[in-house]
Amino acid sequence: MSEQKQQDLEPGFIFQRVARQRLRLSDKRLAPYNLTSAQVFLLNWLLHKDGLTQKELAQRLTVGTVAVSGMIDRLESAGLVFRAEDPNDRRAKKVWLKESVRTNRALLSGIAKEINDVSFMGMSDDEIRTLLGLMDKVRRNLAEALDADDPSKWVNEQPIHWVTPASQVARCDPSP
Amino acid sequence: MSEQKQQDLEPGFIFQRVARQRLRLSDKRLAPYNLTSAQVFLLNWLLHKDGLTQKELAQRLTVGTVAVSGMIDRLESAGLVFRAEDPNDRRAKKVWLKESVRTNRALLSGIAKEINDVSFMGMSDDEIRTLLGLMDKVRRNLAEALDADDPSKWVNEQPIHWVTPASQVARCDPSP
DNA sequence: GCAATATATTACGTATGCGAATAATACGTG
DNA sequence: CACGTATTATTCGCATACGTAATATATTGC
Repeated sequence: MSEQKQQDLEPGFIFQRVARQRLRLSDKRLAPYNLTSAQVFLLNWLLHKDGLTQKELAQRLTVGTVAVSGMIDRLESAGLVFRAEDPNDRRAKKVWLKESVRTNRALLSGIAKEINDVSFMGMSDDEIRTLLGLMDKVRRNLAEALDADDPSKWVNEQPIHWVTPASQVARCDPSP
Repeated sequence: MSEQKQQDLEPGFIFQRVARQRLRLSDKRLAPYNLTSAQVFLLNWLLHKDGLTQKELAQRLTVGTVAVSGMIDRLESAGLVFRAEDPNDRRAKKVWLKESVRTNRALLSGIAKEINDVSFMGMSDDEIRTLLGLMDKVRRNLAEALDADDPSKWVNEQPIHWVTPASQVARCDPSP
């Protein structure tokens, strides 16, 4: 009887709301720097591995090449990245970070940390670990399901580890 | 040492990816019915409580009234809802479901169930309960943080319980 | 060399969301 | 009761994100 309460949780509602409110917070914090969350996601991948082609970026972001093209346009105008021809494939263009992004990396990671701190407030390290583990299982389930639906394979790789959740200290910096 | 792995999970990445891929799956399933996920979220609230004003819908969806106006426009053109003046407040308009939505409720809830089944594949009921409980904690944390930032209060209420996660049977239907 | 493929881009459309301004109505306070 | 303020919805303009289709260019397989 008292167990019923837990079942009132509606997965779709909760997942969407969490993601949305995190985006809201991010966008609010990023606005002074004229950045959007979507742009930071992309920069994030480049910090992980610079010089990806737009196609590779599209796979990692799980969006189409057209969307990436537009995003790169905006980031390039903002002076945050630049395109350069791929020497091995003259169809492709590789996208590189400009130095300013790397310089301000701590700023981005600080915002990410703030949002994680807010998200996980009042939760133990164990709970956070459990939550992220289960969420990652869900992520992999969905990736698999969409793989089956959609032949254009996503990249099943994880981006840079911006922020160590809560007080877990190990700063595992992939140092791109 | 072997514990390190768990820490590679990047919260922002996982939360966004899960929400996004669920939307992707939903939109794919809803496309034949000319519906989008965002529209179903709105219909969902109306199934929970019909005749909300647009302002009330905006609070529940945590979007602005302008966005709701547009969504209602589209839903009204599609013949799924209609506006009626609020007898108590002639500024306001209440939004009501047309019968067709209620008739096809099972269809919507079936799609939701499918997506939840995919999401939670291979997970025990306990794990699902734990996950949703922790995610709801995160949701409440974020709601609180955004409340502080933003004076336009969101509604801290949950929508209809579309689908019982996994094999948890108790069908707690709010019966709107 | 030529057909099929792959990469990026352009043009165009849709959905969503925001801010500012406007119109109509309600409310509260003197 | 009247007048200023607040609220509800709408319209307009703008930006982002994402998609399809068509195109240009380059690569690869045969």
